[in-house]
Parts: sequence; C-alpha cells; structure tokens
Amino acid sequence: MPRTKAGGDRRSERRSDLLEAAQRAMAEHGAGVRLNQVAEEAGLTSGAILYHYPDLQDLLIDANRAGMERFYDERMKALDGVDDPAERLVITIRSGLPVDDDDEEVRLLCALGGEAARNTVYAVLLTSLFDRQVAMYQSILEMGRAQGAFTLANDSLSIARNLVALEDAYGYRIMAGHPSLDHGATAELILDYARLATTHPLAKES
Amino acid sequence: MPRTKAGGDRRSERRSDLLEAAQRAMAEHGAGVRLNQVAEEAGLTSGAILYHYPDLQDLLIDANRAGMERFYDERMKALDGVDDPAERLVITIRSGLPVDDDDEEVRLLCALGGEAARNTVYAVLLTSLFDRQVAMYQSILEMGRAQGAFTLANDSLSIARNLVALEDAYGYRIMAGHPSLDHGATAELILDYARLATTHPLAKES
DNA sequence: TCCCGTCCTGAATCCAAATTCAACAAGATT
DNA sequence: AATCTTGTTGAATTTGGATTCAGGACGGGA
Repeated sequence: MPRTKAGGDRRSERRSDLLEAAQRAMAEHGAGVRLNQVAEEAGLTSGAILYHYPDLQDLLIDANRAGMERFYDERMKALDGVDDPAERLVITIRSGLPVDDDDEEVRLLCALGGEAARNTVYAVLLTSLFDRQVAMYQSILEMGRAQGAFTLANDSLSIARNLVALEDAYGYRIMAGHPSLDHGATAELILDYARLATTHPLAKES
Repeated sequence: MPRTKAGGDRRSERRSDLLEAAQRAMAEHGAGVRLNQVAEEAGLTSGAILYHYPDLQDLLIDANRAGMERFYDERMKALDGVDDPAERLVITIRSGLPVDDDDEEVRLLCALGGEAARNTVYAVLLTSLFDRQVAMYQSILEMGRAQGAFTLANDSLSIARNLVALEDAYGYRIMAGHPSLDHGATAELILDYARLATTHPLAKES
C-alpha cells in the first residue's frame, strides 16, 4: 500500500480531504449538493470523487458523521482542565452556539437538521448527536449536584435535554441572522434557564 | 375577470391550489423540490405551473409564507374562548409541537429551517415567524403577571424566546423520530421550564 | 531502468428536468 | 352562433448534471 513520509496511507488521507470538501460543499449548497460542487470544493473533477466514493450519498453521510464528531470533540476539548461544574456549564453553553452567522460547522448541522425530517440516516445521526450532548450536560449537572454547587429543579435528564434544545434552536436563529439574537444574547438566554434549573448564580465572567 | 359561483375569481383559487400542492411537495422532497414534483402534486403538468408562476422560487416562497400563516393562525384559533393565562400557556405549548413525525406542516417548517441558513428570503420569513410566536407567548406571560397568576423569574421577552426556542428544537427532534421524545414528553419538558419561569404549577389536566 | 498499480482527467454519452410553444378545450362575451 | 379569453396539454428543444471510460501522469518496487 502506498504510504506518505509521515506513515499514513494515501487512500485514507485523500478520503479525509474529500470529507472536508464535502462538508464545505454541503454547508454552502445544502443537502441537495451536486457532485460537481463537491468536486470543485476538493479541487478535482467529478470522476475523481466517484473513484473514491461511487455513491455520493455515502460520501455525504461520512462527511456529516465526521462533522458531528468534530463538533462534539471540540466541545469536550473546551472543557479541558476546568474542574468547577459551574464553569464547565457556562463553557459548554457557549461552545454549543455558533460564533456568528458564518459558522460553517453549524451551517452543516442546520442543513442536516432540515433533511433529517425526511431522511432516516440523517435522523439517526442527529438523534445520536443530540443524546450525546444531553449526556454531556447531564454529567456536568450531576457533578454539580454531588459537590453541592447545584440544587436541581428537575431531574438532570430533563434539564440537560432542555439545555441542548435551547442551544439547537438558537443555533438556527443565529444562522438565520436574527437581528437581536447573537452569540452573546442567546448564551445569556440559555444561562437564564440554567440559573433557574440549578439555583446557581453562574456569573457572567467565569 | 372569470368568476366562480361562489364569487371568487378562478385565478386566485387556482393559485391557492398551487400553494397547497407546493407545500406538500416541499414537505415531501425538501427545499430542492422539482417543478415536476410540484406539478404532480397539483395534478397538472409542469407547463401549467409555469403559466401561473414563471419562477418556481416565487411559488415556493409564497407557499412557505402561506404555510407559516396557517400554522400561526391555527395556534391562535386554539386559544379561542380560553381566558385563564395558565390554560392559555399550556395550550400554546402543546399546539406548537408536531403531533407525530408525520406532521406535514412541521415537516415543511423543518425543511425551511435547514434552508434558512443559506437563503436570505427564507431566513427573513422564519425570523418573522419566530418573533411573532415570541410576541404571542409574551402577551400570555404579561397577562398572567397582571392577573397575579404568574411571578416571572425573568423579563417576559426572555422567557417567551426560550419557550419558542424549546418548541422549535423539540419539533425537530420529534420529526427526526427520537425514540423517547414524543409530543407528550416534549410538552412536559417545556412545561418544566414554564413552571420555573412563571412559578405557577401549570397542572397537567387543564 | 522498466514495469505496475494508483489516481486522475477530459471527452463522450446518457439522462432527467426545465423550458418553450403550437394547438386545443371550455367558459365567457358579444 | 361566432368569437375571445383563459388555462392547459403534449411534443420538441435545450440545459445541466451524472456516468462511463480510454488514456496518461506519477511514484514505488523490481
């Protein structure tokens, strides 16, 4: 098998190039993205794409899976070295919202969300992302409760689900360019709920 | 101008037929719906559609506008004759969620939401729907406060925005067929928040 | 060096959808 | 009854993307 100096095989390197190209193309053109648009994004011809992925649908599914994975990983990484549950909660809320309406990662997720109502595969992917994010919040909430910092107003599963739901919805609003809802305003709205649900002040500067 | 027995002109009757056909077609096929698919839904040929709407985009925009209008009107109608703010709040929460994952009205809104991140016109339409729904909740919250039934934990605008956001997000979850989130479960999750925000018990049976 | 497998291009072909339009049906108007 | 208007079809044409494939570049191994 042909390998690069660094030791990776060329095939899987090229594939991950294609995944990124497909992510960009789908973020820009939506779920109905054309083969040629992916090819252009990759700097190749459509034949080359077909060589690696005979079925465009497979590529798009892999691309979305990879995109969701990256989104989730980045959020986890943002928590590195933070121990205080209140701080973890605030950071997590902020990292779930798009920075602005140009955020490509979230644009991809929005396209996916619209498609999931009609496409079972995308629905499964997004449902699993939702549940993983819920678990992430839930563990933060439980940790805060165990340490006595949070007094939860409902079961942690319900609160976690509402937090993820708020994030999701405000992500769409930001991407749609709502005139008075930006990253800061929506983070504050979600924090309003988090304060009610945890009975913790969750200071702005943490 | 040619008229029917009932007095409406044929042109606008046909147009509203087309709007409904376009709504069904877009709910089924997504934002990338084809002219032929709309025509089939309408029981006509593509030429006939083009006769009324030379540009498919215009038809789709009108169809979505009409769909959003209907959605909003139905929610208002569900409040007819209900005076108690707590009841109004519960009814409004329930009427904002799809009944199940086959709800065509919400399927259309989901398709629209995914597209809004890339299409300014759709973004404007959805933003305006969001804001109208916020206003609807806000008036209920203010009425409840005026009557002494609600003690709001935050300003009514913030609470109203969070309520609409929760609705939106759970609508997507239900349409994606989340295994444990159905109409009843999500309504209860939103009610959990509403109880915290209003300090009102909002009984299940109202 | 020569060969071989991998990866990719560009042209040819295929196909589905959009678009155009002459013709016609059916009411409405005179 | 004759004519006009509106709405529609179905066939012809155009368009644009998908698919196929022969050929070529390039690097690695003999």
